[in-house]
Amino acid sequence: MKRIADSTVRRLSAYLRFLEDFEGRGLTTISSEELAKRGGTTSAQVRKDLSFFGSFGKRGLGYSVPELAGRLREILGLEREWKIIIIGAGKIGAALAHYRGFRQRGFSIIAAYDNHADKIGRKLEGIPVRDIEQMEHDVQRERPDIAVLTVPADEAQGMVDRVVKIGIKAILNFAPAQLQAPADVTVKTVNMAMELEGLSFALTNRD
Amino acid sequence: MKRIADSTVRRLSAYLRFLEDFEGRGLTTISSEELAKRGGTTSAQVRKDLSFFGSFGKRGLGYSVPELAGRLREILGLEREWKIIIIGAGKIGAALAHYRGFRQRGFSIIAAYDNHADKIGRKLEGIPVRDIEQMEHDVQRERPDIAVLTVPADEAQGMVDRVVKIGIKAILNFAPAQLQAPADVTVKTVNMAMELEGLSFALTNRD
DNA sequence: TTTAACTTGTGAATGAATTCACAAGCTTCT
DNA sequence: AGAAGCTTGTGAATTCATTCACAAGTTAAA
Repeated sequence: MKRIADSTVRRLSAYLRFLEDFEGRGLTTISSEELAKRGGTTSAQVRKDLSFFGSFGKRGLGYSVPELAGRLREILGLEREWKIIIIGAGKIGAALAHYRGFRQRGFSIIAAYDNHADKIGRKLEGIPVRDIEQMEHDVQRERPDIAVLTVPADEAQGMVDRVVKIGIKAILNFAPAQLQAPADVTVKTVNMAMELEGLSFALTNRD
Repeated sequence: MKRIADSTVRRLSAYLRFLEDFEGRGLTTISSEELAKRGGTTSAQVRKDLSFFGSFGKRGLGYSVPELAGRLREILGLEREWKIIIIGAGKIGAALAHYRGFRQRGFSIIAAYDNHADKIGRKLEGIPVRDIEQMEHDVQRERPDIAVLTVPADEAQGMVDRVVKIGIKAILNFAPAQLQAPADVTVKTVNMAMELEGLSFALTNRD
């Protein structure tokens, strides 16, 4: 398959959200133009994005809302459940555990891991917090798909190495660090300091 | 000034982090090649990024670490303090209030706002939680620069409208919603569901 | 002083993403 | 059945971002 740009995938994800909204309101068809308006893009962009995966619309009419939503879920791999482990049961880990959007979309948090004795054995929003040393063992049985890293920056690379070793192929990283991983492992980093600095830049360099 | 791509600003931000690390270790010069290796990019990219703002290096030698760090801070607008208000004192708001990286970089959280009586009047990591209805009044006096939105998706647009009205020009949004704002207001959205769906896509569409 | 070894800064070339523009298909109305 | 009105899907054109490649500047050593 042709390589799909990251920006395209993000838009598909946004389109799906709008479609679900439309679906909830009982609408049955939608045009690329309407979808574009909601997503802050252009109708040509919407059609081009979808064209990488097939032709889902009807000329003159638009797209069937439930059908297109289904196709997008299929494309994005949301028809199955993905198992997540959270590594680092600090404040961010807790906020994520609490975030209800995950389960809604088929992401199921099965456990959190930490290395602080005072956290191990407790629960985080109903999710068990376990000893990080136990992780390699648990993985045999539970086979998580995605690791979410909420550890300090200086521990992040070490944790990446550990989760890569046990076969995890997708990592969502919240540590402000540039991480190295093999090509077959996808790493996405969310860096709040970087976002804020982007705002600082925008505020500073206005015309 | 020529329009600078978002991707460029993000890299500048990353370079600065590495430079501060180098600075801490007492190194005085660095080449574009070394900077590139740390940032997962190429030396040509580093030089091109910097060239938008001037020529800061010495041929044959590289860049002075403290000088380049200073220049980047200047470019990114980090030489001054930016005042932040957090809107929504829930779990994400709490995690952000707790995050120490902000203050280190000159971002100072002055207050959080919420509409739940049981939160108003308390403190979040030392930051006062105030009634959202008080926001318009407080802003007169405190002049915050950046609003961080951690409210539910269906309240996000309304809050954007409110903070835009009181003159805030930069918004960091954590709600999974596409927001509309005037052109002179910069909005950055951090959407965890979208990131996870990107991972789901990657796991699903591997060769 | 000359040479060798580096490294920057930047036009030119390439590659990637977005936008344009229109033929082709579907629906509805007359 | 024909015409009018929409909207898709997609090559071509354009715009934007990255990479190449090299002249020019600097340092260090002989």
